[in-house]
Amino acid sequence: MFSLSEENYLKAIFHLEHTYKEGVSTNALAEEMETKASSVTDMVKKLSEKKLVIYKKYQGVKLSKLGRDTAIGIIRKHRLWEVFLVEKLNFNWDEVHDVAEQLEHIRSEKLIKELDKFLGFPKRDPHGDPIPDAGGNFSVSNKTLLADLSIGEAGICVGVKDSSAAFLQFLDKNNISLGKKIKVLEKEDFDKSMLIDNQGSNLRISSLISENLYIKTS
Amino acid sequence: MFSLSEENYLKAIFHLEHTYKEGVSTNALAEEMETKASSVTDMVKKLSEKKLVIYKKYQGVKLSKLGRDTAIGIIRKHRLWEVFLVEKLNFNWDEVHDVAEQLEHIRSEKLIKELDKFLGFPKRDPHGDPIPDAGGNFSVSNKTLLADLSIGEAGICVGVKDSSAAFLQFLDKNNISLGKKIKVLEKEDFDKSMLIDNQGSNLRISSLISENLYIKTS
DNA sequence: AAATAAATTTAGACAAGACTAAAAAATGGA
DNA sequence: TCCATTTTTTAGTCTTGTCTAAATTTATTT
Repeated sequence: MFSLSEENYLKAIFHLEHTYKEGVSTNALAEEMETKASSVTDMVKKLSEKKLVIYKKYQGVKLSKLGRDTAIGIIRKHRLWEVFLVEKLNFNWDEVHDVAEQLEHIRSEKLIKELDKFLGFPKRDPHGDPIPDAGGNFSVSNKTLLADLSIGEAGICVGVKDSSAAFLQFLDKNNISLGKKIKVLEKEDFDKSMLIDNQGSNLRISSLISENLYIKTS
Repeated sequence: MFSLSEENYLKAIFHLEHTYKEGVSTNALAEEMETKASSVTDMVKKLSEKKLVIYKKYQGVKLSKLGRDTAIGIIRKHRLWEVFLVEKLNFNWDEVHDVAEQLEHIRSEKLIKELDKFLGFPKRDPHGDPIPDAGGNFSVSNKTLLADLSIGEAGICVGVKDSSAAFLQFLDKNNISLGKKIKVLEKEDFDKSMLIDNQGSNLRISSLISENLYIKTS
């Protein structure tokens, strides 16, 4: 249907639309894709001709219905494969990204339908991100950043914003993982660090950590 | 490491080397790759520069050690994925080829090592073809074509030579599958057809069938 | 409202991998 | 052996996706 490159651009635009709601800028997309702005312009023109994006010169780019549906399909595949790698093939959550990045482009309706069934129709990937269902619907959940909790508040760790291997390994090292309960003991105004209770042990974490960890408080 | 195209050429050369032991001709490779002879010449030059094949103009092409090892690695991945699709994802043996053709190019040592383990280190794919182990060794087995059996001989069906969907579906329709016992009842010299006993029921098959079904007689 | 700076697009080039048409080498029959 | 046919290679072109450098548009500053 669409080329590997086109699919990767659609996915990148989808992710950037959360930040750039008025339209994703060429430079932002270039940075995300690790390429040059001129290359982005070329590709965006092509995506526009294929009705995958809405594009007007100098105005940034937005996904069309078709583009969004395609992007969601790729994200669905990516996240299902991540579950497979962790649940079935003993991958750690910091090892799955690059492989899933390849697997997400495999074209087969039946494959993804059966994989979903094989995995028991999972709702979230190993990083806590929601997996769109076959119709493209995400399960939404009320999650907040750990950084936004007040002193004394507690909640369950449900996801990560940054899913880089470095961050995930840091979490592993400090025994923080999805499903665990965290309570805010102190907050330091000066550097935004906080002291938390994680499974009974106290841990001081920087704002870089608290701003990348999602908590469900309800 | 190598491009998708390069990997596909290596695989094609590997398969053709069984027939063209003195060197795979440009035209044979073009037909296998469904491309033009001139494109083959271009690619073969590139593979030669990368030390993947031995090539002398007008002399055909052979795999080098590196080329053969690479090809075997791809075949290993292809066949392991086929087992996965059939054993875990409810694919029929006539549905796996195109998907495995895509999956075989996924790059990840860990993925294939863990997949192999997950599947219980299978020795054969769903068509009866041997799966090379991590060291690239095939398990060899003494199999003969059904066409070469004499009247009265019997054996176990262990593989197919032609693994096209059409042939596999024909076998399904006639209740022939790997592991089943077949006995030759009659052979017709004129058209090389034969009458066989398959699981108690008699079946007349053309030479096109008997020459594409492998039997173990030992 | 200029003038400068930043962002974006255009123009032209390149590599990979394919194609067509034409040239060159190998093969096989008389 | 020589000619005709087949096979293979070469030459030149095309598409995709990228790049650099230059031009253009938008944004910012004074």
